[in-house]
Amino acid sequence: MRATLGLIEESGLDQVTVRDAAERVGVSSGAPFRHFEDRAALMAAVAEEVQGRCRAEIDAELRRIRGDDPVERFRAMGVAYLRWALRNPTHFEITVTPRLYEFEETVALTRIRQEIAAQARGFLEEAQRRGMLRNIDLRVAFYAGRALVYGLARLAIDGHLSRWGVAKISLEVLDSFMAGYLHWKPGRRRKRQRK
Amino acid sequence: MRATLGLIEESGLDQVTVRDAAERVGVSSGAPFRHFEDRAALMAAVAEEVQGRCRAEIDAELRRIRGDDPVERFRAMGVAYLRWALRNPTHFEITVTPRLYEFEETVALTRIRQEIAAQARGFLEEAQRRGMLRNIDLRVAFYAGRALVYGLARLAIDGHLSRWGVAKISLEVLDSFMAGYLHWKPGRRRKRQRK
DNA sequence: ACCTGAACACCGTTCAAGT
DNA sequence: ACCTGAACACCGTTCAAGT
Repeated sequence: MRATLGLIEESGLDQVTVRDAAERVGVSSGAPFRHFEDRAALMAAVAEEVQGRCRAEIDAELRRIRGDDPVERFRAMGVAYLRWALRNPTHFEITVTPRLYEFEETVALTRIRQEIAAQARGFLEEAQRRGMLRNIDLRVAFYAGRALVYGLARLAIDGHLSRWGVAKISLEVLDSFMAGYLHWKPGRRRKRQRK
Repeated sequence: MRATLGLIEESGLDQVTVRDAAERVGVSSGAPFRHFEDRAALMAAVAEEVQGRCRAEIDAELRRIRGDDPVERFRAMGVAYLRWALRNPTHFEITVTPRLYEFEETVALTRIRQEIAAQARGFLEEAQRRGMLRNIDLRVAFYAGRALVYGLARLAIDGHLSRWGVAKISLEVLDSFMAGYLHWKPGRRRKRQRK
């Protein structure tokens, strides 16, 4: 798995070969199939590992937030997810690309992903309960946010944007969405002076 | 090309094989390479054809609009693009997936795509000139709309949504974005208020 | 318990030879 | 001008045989 992940990072998802991974570990071409049913299973295992890291980065970002503004937390999840995806394009790709393995068969991976989605949605629901959102269909709003972040990551990773400044403008777009669509105003608490 | 496109529609992008396509045309496995430099070139050619159809659907949708509301036109482009992508997932996929061929080398394809983007952006600019938009950074707003539509299509096509009702809710999200983010009101055709 | 290494089916791709 | 069909390199995958 480590070898596979290394190869993916170095050469991209499309170039990686079970044989190469085996060779990197110094083992024969058939050996991996004693540990993984097939190539898809290997990919799924790597994807799960990597999705776990994504989860960890989101958690880290959430931990940095003081106060209890659920919309701020919602935003933080988007920021962390987006940053993670842009910094680790191949990692993002392996977790979301269906051709590599069957989503339905990777229970753990799917669970992590659903937890992340549920958590983000939970923040939005809490915000609504507290009357912090404009009058809005929550299902639609959540979907919009999700599509926006996913689209930003995908546009960059699919190579539809000039490589420079993508991260910066992506975060700008996210904040523009937070302000313009959700009507969220950042509290003064999170302003930290920096020099 | 026709055979390739047929196979893609039937079995998906990942299953299609130059050999299969050749067989379908009743020709030997090496024959296609007399017409296309390699598999990538064949894919690029199919992608170009398909991107042209997308363009045509957008044009058709634009033609149905009366009046001259540029924001309505902007929306129509999004609607047409989204509908096209959701109805022809494999077509969408082949036009946007970088692993299949080099974007840089498919000049015609890239041009169509850029024209579409430029046209959409043009509508937004016109709207801004006419004072139909709230105070907004156009670059960011356009990027947001693009990411949203792309994200909606991608989420569905990558299989991250339950298959049912995807089209409906996607269009809801788009309209929610038009109203909630751009502050666009569908309004009557011959409205002209401007204060 | 784990690996080897030959084998198989399948691909993309090439190319001398055919029509 | 276009195609054939054998060949090559490369894959994923299997499996009898080894340690």
